[in-house]
Amino acid sequence: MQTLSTENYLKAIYHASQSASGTVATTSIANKIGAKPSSVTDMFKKLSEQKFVKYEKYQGVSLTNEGVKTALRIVRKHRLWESFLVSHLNFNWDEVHQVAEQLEHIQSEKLTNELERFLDYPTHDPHGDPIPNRALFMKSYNKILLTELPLNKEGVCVGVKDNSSDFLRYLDRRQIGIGTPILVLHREDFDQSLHIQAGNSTLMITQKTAENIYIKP
Amino acid sequence: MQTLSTENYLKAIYHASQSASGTVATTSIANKIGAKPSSVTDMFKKLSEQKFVKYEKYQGVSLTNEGVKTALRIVRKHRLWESFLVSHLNFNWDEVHQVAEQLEHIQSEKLTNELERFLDYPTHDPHGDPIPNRALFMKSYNKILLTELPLNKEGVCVGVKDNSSDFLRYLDRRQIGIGTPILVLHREDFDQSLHIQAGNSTLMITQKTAENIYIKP
DNA sequence: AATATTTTTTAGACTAATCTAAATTTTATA
DNA sequence: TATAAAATTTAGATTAGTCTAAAAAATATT
Repeated sequence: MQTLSTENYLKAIYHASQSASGTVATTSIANKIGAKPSSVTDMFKKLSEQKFVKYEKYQGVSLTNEGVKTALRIVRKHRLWESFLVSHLNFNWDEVHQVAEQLEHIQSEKLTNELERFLDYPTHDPHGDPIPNRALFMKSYNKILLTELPLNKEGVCVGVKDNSSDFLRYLDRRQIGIGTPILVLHREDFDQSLHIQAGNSTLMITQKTAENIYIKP
Repeated sequence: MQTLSTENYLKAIYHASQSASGTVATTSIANKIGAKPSSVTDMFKKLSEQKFVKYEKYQGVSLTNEGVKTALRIVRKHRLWESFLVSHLNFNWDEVHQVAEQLEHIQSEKLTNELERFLDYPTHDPHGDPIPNRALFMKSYNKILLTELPLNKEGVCVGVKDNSSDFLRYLDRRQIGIGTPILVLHREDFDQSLHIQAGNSTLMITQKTAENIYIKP
């Protein structure tokens, strides 16, 4: 049985090891969790004793199989709850994260599985992230960043990299969401800004924005 | 802002002060919470500093207005979640308590209010207990114990006093639930057991059972 | 390669919530 | 009403998770 704190660490380590290469550094977790590196070291030792991570002094941690499974169980709950909040409780995609951070710790297999059934086995959450199924398996379609979409090639927005409210509300204002068809009309060499067609409107977006939008070509 | 522990204490004090007379004793809370009386004393002091209870050494506690409000907010969430679990997630009325004990601590006014709307503003939970509305107001219809129902007078089961799984499953087996019409056919003087008509079937129940069933005459 | 910088760990302390054991107060009983 | 029993509180200890400050190791720079 895990505590709230260990669950948060395992989730943070899981996400960090997705983007980076296997092992995860103390400071990177400290930043994510909002704790001091010394606290993180303490927790690494604890998680290591519990066989959730492999830890070597000064070498960072990597999740064991058990650690990955535990993290995925939390990710599964988080994304199912986010889906529920948006589909049935009138939450917007930029409002769900904070509440899902709490709901993901509720312990009840029946609850999770029934919620999944009630939502009709969704495969992706409101931000386009894949939802692990009961066997903790998920497949994310191969997606690219909008920066990589060739000129005049049709694509569809399937997710975002940055999940912050600020970014999501910015996309709302530009009428870009999951499922929006996107076409790159022009790429400005000077600053890498893009002229795109998003749905019915044409607009200009910065490189930074394009780097945070996932596209299925 | 309260911690999980203080919320549990406030809820326990609220429930205890409903049945008893205003002030609540240390031991009674210790039993409910599953803690030692010394721990309860510590918490009483803390809650008193935070103005949630009035506490006098050796004299027990009573909730302040703020304490009642906080407790009712938790009761509201608990009962809304129980309703959701039964109406949409295939939980039985004897399975909901443990999960609702966790869900009741989720902090999000929007979540609570949207859940209430989604459920279409239920007034009672699956055990017949009244759900406080947004203004924390609830009205429980005047109900009596089955032991007090006169012979041959129609009544309807509107709730239970004992919420334990054992009792609720026992009622399931006897096909007694919220809404079941009940008629007392005979009261045995010897042991106060009852012959009743419940729905379409007649059956015998003990005094102890009858003492835990609420009836609207 | 030697030194400076950054990262990580250790050591020791703090807080919230709990416990046990002993002391005190209240309540019940003879 | 004096004494016994029960309830409550105090004192001191424990655990999980955190912190700061200092020490140690790894990495980067000259």
